[in-house]
Amino acid sequence: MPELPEVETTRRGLDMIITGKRLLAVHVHEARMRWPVTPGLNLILQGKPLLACERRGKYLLLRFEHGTLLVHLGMSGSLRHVQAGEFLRKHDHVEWCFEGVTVRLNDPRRFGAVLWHANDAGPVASHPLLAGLGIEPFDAAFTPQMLHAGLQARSVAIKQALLGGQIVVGVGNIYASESLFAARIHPRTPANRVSPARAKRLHAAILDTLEKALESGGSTLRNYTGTQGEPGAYFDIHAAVYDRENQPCRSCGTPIRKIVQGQRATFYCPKCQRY
DNA sequence: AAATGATCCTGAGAGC
DNA sequence: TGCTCTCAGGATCATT
Repeated sequence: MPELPEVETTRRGLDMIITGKRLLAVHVHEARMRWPVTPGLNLILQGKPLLACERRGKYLLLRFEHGTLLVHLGMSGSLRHVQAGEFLRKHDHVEWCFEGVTVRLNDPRRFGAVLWHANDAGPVASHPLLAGLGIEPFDAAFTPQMLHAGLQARSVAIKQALLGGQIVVGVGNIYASESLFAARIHPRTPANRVSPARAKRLHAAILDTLEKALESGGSTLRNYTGTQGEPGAYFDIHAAVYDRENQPCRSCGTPIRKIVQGQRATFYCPKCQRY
């Protein structure tokens, strides 16, 4: 499931190969995604150069002179570049043909999205899907103090507060568990009962977890420039707790526990992580 | 207003 | 071998 590091890696790969290039055609093979893919994309975008490839949360923002294309990978989506004339694979839903480079969105579960936002509709930051997002974790304005303040305003479990994305974006289900383990905070701790000192630890843990994942994305990044092009939706994550139920904690050996919070699996070490 | 639950979808894996 | 069943998850939306 693409989390922020995967999306950022994808963004960098795309940026290298298509930014500045002219879009020759867009082919929508399957419009039924999280929302219907914006109709008439080809007419909207044909012949336009891609000005920039940005990211907000897990949304990729492809900037054109007259608007922005929002692309979300959902939980099973991936973008890969293909050789001209390569056969369509199953679940290749949208295809962008740039000068010399073709990029395809493959998304088996179709939880992803491809939506056009014209400049006429206002700044893309005020798009309904982006307006409510929390701060970017790598933004210098994301401080321990800010994290603590955001947590103070909520009574839900810390795990769910992180996952919600209203405080800070990009901490998905895997990294929420991993960050809380690194910060030694029990996932069920009410958010508003996390002390400033622990919020500081959590802040550092979030950055550290995301940065490490981003580093390991290097191998995936290379695939965007190479000829093979096999991005793989998943990083090879050396998880401390995620998906390790009953396996020994890497720190103390205690069996890792799995619980469910808000219909989502959470993994933690009952000894290392405290309320 | 915040918190909770339902929902979209397909592939993987379990169980028979 | 092959069928059926359950589960997974990001994020929005409806409901409490």
